[in-house]
Amino acid sequence: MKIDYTYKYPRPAISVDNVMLGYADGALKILLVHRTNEPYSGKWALPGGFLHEGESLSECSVRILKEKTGLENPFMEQLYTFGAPDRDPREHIISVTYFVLINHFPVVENNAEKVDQVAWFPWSELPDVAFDHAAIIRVAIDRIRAKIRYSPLAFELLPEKFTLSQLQTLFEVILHQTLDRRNFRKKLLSMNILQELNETTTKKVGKPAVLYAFDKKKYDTMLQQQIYFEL
Amino acid sequence: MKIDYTYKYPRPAISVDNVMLGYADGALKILLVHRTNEPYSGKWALPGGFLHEGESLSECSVRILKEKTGLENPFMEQLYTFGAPDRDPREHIISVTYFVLINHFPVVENNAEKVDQVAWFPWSELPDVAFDHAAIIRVAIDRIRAKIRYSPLAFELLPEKFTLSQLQTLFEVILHQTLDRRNFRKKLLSMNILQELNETTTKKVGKPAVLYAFDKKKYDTMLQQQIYFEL
DNA sequence: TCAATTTGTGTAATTATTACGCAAATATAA
DNA sequence: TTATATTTGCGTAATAATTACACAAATTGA
Repeated sequence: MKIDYTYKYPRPAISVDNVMLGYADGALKILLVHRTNEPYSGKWALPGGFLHEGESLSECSVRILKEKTGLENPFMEQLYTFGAPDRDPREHIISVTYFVLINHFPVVENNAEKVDQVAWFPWSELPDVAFDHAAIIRVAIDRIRAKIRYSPLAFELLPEKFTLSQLQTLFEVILHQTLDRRNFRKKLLSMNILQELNETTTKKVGKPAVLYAFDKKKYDTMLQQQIYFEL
Repeated sequence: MKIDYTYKYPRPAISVDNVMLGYADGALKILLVHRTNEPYSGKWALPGGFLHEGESLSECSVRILKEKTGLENPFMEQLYTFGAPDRDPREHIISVTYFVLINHFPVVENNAEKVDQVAWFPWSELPDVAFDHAAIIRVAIDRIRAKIRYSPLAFELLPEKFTLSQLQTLFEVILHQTLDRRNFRKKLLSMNILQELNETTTKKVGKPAVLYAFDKKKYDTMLQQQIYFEL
């Protein structure tokens, strides 16, 4: 049995699309889903879907992430809402978008429910994407590039334990500029938001590096004192 | 003749709500509309309305502003999208919100089409407002307070010609802190984004002040050189 | 044990920010 | 017309933040 829903005025559909960003192999990557349905069948697109009844926007985003990638408890923020009437060839669909930062990668592979093929693409080598998703991705990158300077987003992209060099490289990749190592370390350590662990990395080559963790408690204390993160 | 619109799945309605901010008499003010229909009849609310067919979100915002206040060519930016299923007692209505900054005030009075009563309220003395509009207003104020520090929003709130004291007072009101006059002037003038006019104010009392105008051309040049406004 | 690689550290020079007080121009009241 | 109240416009010294820059120590692999 099929029920239809009837309204006095036309209503656009509402979808939620997610820009999932991960950092691996020294590059920022974006997760895309391979479309097998029209429109844009065969193209890659952001993981998204339609809003369900009784669902809030953020609930919808979380559900979609779970369905498409198995990811739970992601760090996410609402990005922007796109509503040009012609952005979807089928009909007017308004897309509320979120960006999602993740720090561990295999999420994608081990999800039983997933049907569509998904893959990570380096942000500098994105394929041709469906709909206005290229514009959405650009807005996401701009937002993250700006925001990583004044809010602790970077730690969401790294594993829990990281070296200062890894942190610096991440900033360099996102900001697209090189930073002085000594000044970077001085600044980050003086902020007093990192917890020094007494562990070091074991690597193939070079002096082992001390591992650090982001200390959210210290960070919140800092915020209360109206001192803000700023690179 | 009445046509109905039918869909396979339920669709929330989509509205656009605007937080209009103006600066007058040394205070930031917000424009509210007095509701005469249910729900929340008798309460004040943000000027908003439903999205029309074929309309983009920003077009909708512009249309509503025109209808409710007569204002044209406003400075506006998308703020956030609110979508909790219970935010409207009637049904699920998603609200895409914009903030609008205006620098000349009588807009409100001389609009023939307007039906509802509208009024400006100082942001510190807002009445009890309908729906989740108090939350929306809070988000708008937080956003403006943050953004005025690193983008030239302030000039949208002042008349075209203004004195440095007026500009300073505006910052003081929004940031809720006092600023040193000499340092403020030094900083703003050193940015080289103001055009000094050879006019002065004529006031009741005190030394006349030189008028300045925001120089958008200089500002854009600055942006291109990757130098950013920052208070 | 030598070479290659990566980490970890200090200081001096430069630039930006802060703190602070007084004279000049005007309107108003005496 | 003179005195008073008010507001503008301006400079400097002290402090804090940012920048530029090089070498020794710890490790791996040859």
